Amino acid sequence: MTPSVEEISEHLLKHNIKPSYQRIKILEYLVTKRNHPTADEIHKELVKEIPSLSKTTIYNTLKTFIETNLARVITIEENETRYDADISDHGHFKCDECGSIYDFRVNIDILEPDELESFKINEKNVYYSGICKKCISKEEG
Amino acid sequence: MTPSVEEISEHLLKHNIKPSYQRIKILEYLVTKRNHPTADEIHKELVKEIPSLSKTTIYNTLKTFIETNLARVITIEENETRYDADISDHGHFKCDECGSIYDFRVNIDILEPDELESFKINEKNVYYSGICKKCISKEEG
DNA sequence: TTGCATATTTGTAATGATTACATTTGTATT
DNA sequence: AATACAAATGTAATCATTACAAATATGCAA
Repeated sequence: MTPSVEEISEHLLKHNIKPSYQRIKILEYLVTKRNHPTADEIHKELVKEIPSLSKTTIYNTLKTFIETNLARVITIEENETRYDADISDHGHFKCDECGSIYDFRVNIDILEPDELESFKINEKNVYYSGICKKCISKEEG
Repeated sequence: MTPSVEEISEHLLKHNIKPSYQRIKILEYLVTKRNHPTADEIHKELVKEIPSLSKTTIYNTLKTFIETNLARVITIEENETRYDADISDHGHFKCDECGSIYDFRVNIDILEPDELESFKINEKNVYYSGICKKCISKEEG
């Protein structure tokens, strides 16, 4: 669950990315936190450890990760691009109350829409929104 | 398929929105074009007919439409909020080649993720991306 | 090791979508 | 017509993202 720096480095190398200090830290953040952060949230956290860390580096690195399929973009909400190092098919739920984003397992392949028969599908995203369990019990309690 | 101004007005009134000239035009655009436009695209088109039309009005009106469930937001791509007057459950496919967005019918309800059992789900979105039929045949031809 | 070429990071400035807000215009009612 | 209220407009501010040039680090050849 919490991979070592060596494992993170190998993960990068497998995708033909040189494991620089910044890249390791950013991927480590994504993989261990699993919190679907924005670029700004990553920066705010990592700049504590790497004071020189620039926001441009965050954006550059994330772009590299997306291109090499190390991470994917979550655009569940307008005005905030979020990132996820979990590449497997899964859905995202955003709570309109507290803003939390939850992962949920879902078998997207059973959908098979007829109208896309001759289309080449590269990516599938399922986004739900509403009120999460925690916020519901808070309102009731 | 192409509703009259009267029908558009009624549609607005049913949702408790006063049918001003601008609102009628913006809703008419969404309903007849069905092209999932950005706020800017709507403005660019309608300003030809209404030279005084302000972008703020576009944003205000779209916000009103969203709040009253006359339209919904499509956030299939980062950096572009798009709008859709079709409220029914359906998926969206974005072609990475030509940028077109296609609607497709899909029975989202069969997914029923266990992990969201105690969650209140208000909205469900299914976004696919890849290469559309047209672009595939273009590449082959 | 030194020097050179290249890749990566950094900082600043620009861009572009969206929002805030104050002003103006339009509409309805008395 | 006078007033009150709603809607539309224009300008300025905000904020995420990108562009770009300069600085730094890395790898490799001599």
